[in-house]
Amino acid sequence: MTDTSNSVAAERGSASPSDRPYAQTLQALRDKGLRPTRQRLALGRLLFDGGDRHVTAEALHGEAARAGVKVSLATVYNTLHQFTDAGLLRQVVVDGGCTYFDTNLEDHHHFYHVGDARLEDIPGHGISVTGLPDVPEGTALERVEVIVRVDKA
Amino acid sequence: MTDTSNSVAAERGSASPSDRPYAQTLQALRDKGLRPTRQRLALGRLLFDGGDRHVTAEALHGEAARAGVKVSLATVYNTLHQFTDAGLLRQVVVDGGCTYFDTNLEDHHHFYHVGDARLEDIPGHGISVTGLPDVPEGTALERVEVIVRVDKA
DNA sequence: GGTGTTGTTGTAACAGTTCCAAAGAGATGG
DNA sequence: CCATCTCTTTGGAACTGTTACAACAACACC
Repeated sequence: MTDTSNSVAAERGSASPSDRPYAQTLQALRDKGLRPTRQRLALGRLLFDGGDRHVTAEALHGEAARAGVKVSLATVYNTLHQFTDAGLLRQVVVDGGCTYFDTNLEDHHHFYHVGDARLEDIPGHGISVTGLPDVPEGTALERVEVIVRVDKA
Repeated sequence: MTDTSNSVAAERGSASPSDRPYAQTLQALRDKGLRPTRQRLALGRLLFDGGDRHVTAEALHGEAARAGVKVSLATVYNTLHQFTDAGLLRQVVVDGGCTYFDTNLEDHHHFYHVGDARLEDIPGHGISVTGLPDVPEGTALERVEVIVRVDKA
C-alpha cells in the first residue's frame, strides 16, 4: 500500500479534490452540534474521499489504522452512527452478522455479492418497482430497498 | 409410517387439521434423508401449521416451549437450517441481529415493520422490478429481494 | 437385542456491537 | 494562562444472536 501518511491537520488548506466533501462533513457536523474532532474528520475523509463506498465498522477501523490514524473501534462505531443520524451515511442491511454503511445517499439499490459479502451500487436510476400495494394500515413508508443477490457464476 | 401414533401430536391433544402439512414435512424430510424425529416434526408442525409465517430461532424456541415441546435452542437452529437446506424454508435478512425464516416459498417480497421488527408478506404477485442492469461480470443472479420498510405512522 | 449411525443437548466459544466509567481535548470565562 | 465545563474518546467488560463441540440418547438394521 502507498504511504498515504496524511494527517487531517495537513489536509487543511490544500485544495485537493477531497475538499468539498470534507468541508461538507465539517458543515454537517456543525449543524448537528458535533465537534469536528480529529477522529471524526479523519473518518469522514476516509469515507467521503473518492467516490461512493460501502464500509463496515471493522473495515473502516482497519483502514484508519493502516492510514496512520489512531481511532478506537468504539469511536468508529460512534462516528458511523452519528454520521448516519446526521444524514451523511445510510445503513444497509444485507447480511446478518455485520452492518454496512453507504456513503451514497441518493435513491439507489444494491448488488450483494454473497460469496465475498460485498456490496455494490446498482448503477443508473432506471430502476422502479411496480405493483406495490399500499403500506399496511397505520404505517408509513420509510424506504423501498431492492437487493439483487449475486454470486460467483 | 403413515401412522403418527406416538409423537408430539399426542402431547398437544387437540386433533387439529394439521395433518396435511405435517405429512408434507414428513415427506420432505424423507426425501432429504433426514430422520423424522420428534423435534423436527414438532417444529415442522409449528412452522407449517396454519399459513405463512416468519420466525426467528428464539421465537420458535419459545413457542415450542410454550406448546409443551422440549427442544433445545441448538436443535431449533439446526432444524431451521436443515429445513432451509431441504427447501422447506427461506431465509430473509432485513435486520442485523437476527435471522428470519419464512415458510412462504413462493416468489414474493416483504414489508418490514421497523418498529416492532416484524416481517409481513407483500400480497399478490403483481410486483416487478424494471430497469435492472445485467449482473456484474462473472456473477450469476441468485435472487432479487424487495423490502419495503414501514413504520408506525 | 447388539451395534453403528444420526440426532439432540447443554455449554463453551465466537463475532459484532453496545455500554460504561474514566481519562483527554477543546472551548470559555476569569 | 489557569480553572473549569462539556463533549469525545477509549479500552475493556458486557451483551446478543449464533455456531461449535463433545457427550449422551434414539433409532435403523442386521
